[in-house]
Amino acid sequence: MAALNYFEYMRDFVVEILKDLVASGTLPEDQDFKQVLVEPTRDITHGDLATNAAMVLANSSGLKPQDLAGQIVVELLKLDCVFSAEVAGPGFINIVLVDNFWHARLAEVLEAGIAYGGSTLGNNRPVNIEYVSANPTGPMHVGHGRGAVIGDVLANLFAKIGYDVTKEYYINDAGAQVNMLARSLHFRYLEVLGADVGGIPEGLYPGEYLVDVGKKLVKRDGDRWQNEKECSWLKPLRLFAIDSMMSLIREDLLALGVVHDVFSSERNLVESEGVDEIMTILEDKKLIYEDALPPPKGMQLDDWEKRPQTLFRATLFGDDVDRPIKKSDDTWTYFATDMAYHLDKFRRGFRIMINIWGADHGGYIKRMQGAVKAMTETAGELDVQLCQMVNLMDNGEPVKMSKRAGTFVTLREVIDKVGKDVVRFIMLTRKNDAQLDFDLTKVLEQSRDNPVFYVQYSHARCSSVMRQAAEIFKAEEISIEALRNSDFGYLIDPAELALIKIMAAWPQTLKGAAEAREPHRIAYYLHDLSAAFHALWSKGSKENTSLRFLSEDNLPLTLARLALVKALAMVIASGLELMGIEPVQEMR
RNA sequence: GGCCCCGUAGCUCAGCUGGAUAGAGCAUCGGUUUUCUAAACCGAAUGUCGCAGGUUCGAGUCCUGCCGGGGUCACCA
Repeated sequence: MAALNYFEYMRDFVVEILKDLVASGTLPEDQDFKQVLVEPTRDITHGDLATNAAMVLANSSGLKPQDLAGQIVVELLKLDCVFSAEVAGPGFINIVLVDNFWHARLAEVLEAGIAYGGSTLGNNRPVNIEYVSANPTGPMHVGHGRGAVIGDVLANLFAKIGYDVTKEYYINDAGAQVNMLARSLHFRYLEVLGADVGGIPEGLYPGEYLVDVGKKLVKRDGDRWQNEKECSWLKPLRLFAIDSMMSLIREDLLALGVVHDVFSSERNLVESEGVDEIMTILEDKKLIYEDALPPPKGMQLDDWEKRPQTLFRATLFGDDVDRPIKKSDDTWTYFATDMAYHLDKFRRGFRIMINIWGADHGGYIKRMQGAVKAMTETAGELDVQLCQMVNLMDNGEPVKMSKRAGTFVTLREVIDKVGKDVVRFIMLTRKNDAQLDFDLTKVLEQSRDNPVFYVQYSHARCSSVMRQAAEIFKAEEISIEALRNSDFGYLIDPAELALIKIMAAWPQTLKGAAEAREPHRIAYYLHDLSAAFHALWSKGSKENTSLRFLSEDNLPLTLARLALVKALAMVIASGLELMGIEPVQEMR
């Protein structure tokens, strides 16, 4: 059973009331209630919920917003779940719900456990989320890690609200760069065999990581490529290098807890003539022509040459210029193969496609969306989420990185240093289109300003209470089943209810985060939830010892509070699971 | 020069698709521990939401134009 989204629940009541007002002639016919919202109040002193219904509809009814609001309030007060409702400000209606209502939400949490907040909103519709897709030419850097986490958590989000999610990685294993990789490997290979190659030439990949690959190649093939011409070794070395890089990347992703469902190969597409087919389709639609592009306006390009190219009419779909799909050597551009790739996704049944790209690819969004529109007759929707740079810091100082100087810090090194869970959490502490500072020292600090610690600490405190409870009660007395049947009527302190209210907002938090494609909201939600719990904890520990979770002289009360603590642990665990993070039982 | 992103407290950032008196953390000042983890909590102080217009009952949020920072701009992927 899906948990109650109480905003929608209350909105239904409000709309019912409005319909009655239409029926009674207070409101004119043909009302559009789309703009009527039931939202959380920004200020808790205003109540639990607020609706703008009166303000939205006052104009058409000829009533003053406050007067219309007054009539709605009368009806709202008849509802069992409404404790109070009053007109405020320009015509808002502030609503406070009865404690009972919140207690019922607590029961829902305990019933659903870690699955709480999940739903079937997605109706099992297929969603394809493509992320990471790092070029197989070397190890991943920290920026790739950010895209990996954002994509992964977004995938979890969509799965949680009932979509059929496919997590996909596109391997750029065609084109010039993988030939460069093969040549770079050949140098390393010769080195391993004892030749003095005098360093890796400019333009090739100088990274040390290819030395190991060279060794493995010697182990497999001996010296058979040593004196061969490039045309004979290029293809086998390219394959060997790509395979090696991809297994390296997959190992690193696994270390980050990221596992893709599908790996698609660009080379496969090209070789299976999927790209040629695109040409046919687009030519039929008269979207392909030959011409030379004008140079970009206002830019100094001394070496600009007029060059006739095969172009796609991207401007018809909102792009700024038409885009080339063939290079002068007659091979496909990246754009052309990417079009074929997205048509392939569409044909596999995906109407919703989400790509996570680095911000440096921002200029490709319009043309790719245009291409998808053109190929799918607008039936396919491509959404691209850009993620900004990660600035690696150490104790407040930027970490200087240079590939050439060998001071390049890889994603794997960061994971090994601070742990996968910390990396995953920190990557979600900013919205994805803002730059992110990742401080290797600060993320391990145990203090309030480290959100990873702060959230984990609240979960650990829950565990601590349950451990203490096990000293007082028999196991079956504090089973989840038993806690569910405890008397929630004991939970009446504002701090306790505040905690339940935040828990009850989990379902709509999930929905909102998925729809806005903003996984960072999960991290912020967990932080807020933890803050409410730490506050309650401290309130009980000194201000008012009667608020302590465990009081041996009132066991029914204690059971109700244990139910609250247990439920909280479940919601935190639910959120952390979504983020791919293991909740801790104690801090050390 | 074109396009995209960003500009919110001294610093780092939220702001839930247009709601009420714009919020957290850090830093500053003051307080809380015989008792479930003080690795925490409570309180005080902090604003021209880059600037100027516009849209409307209502704008940090939407539209236009500027200013500042970053990214990107044909035969790389």
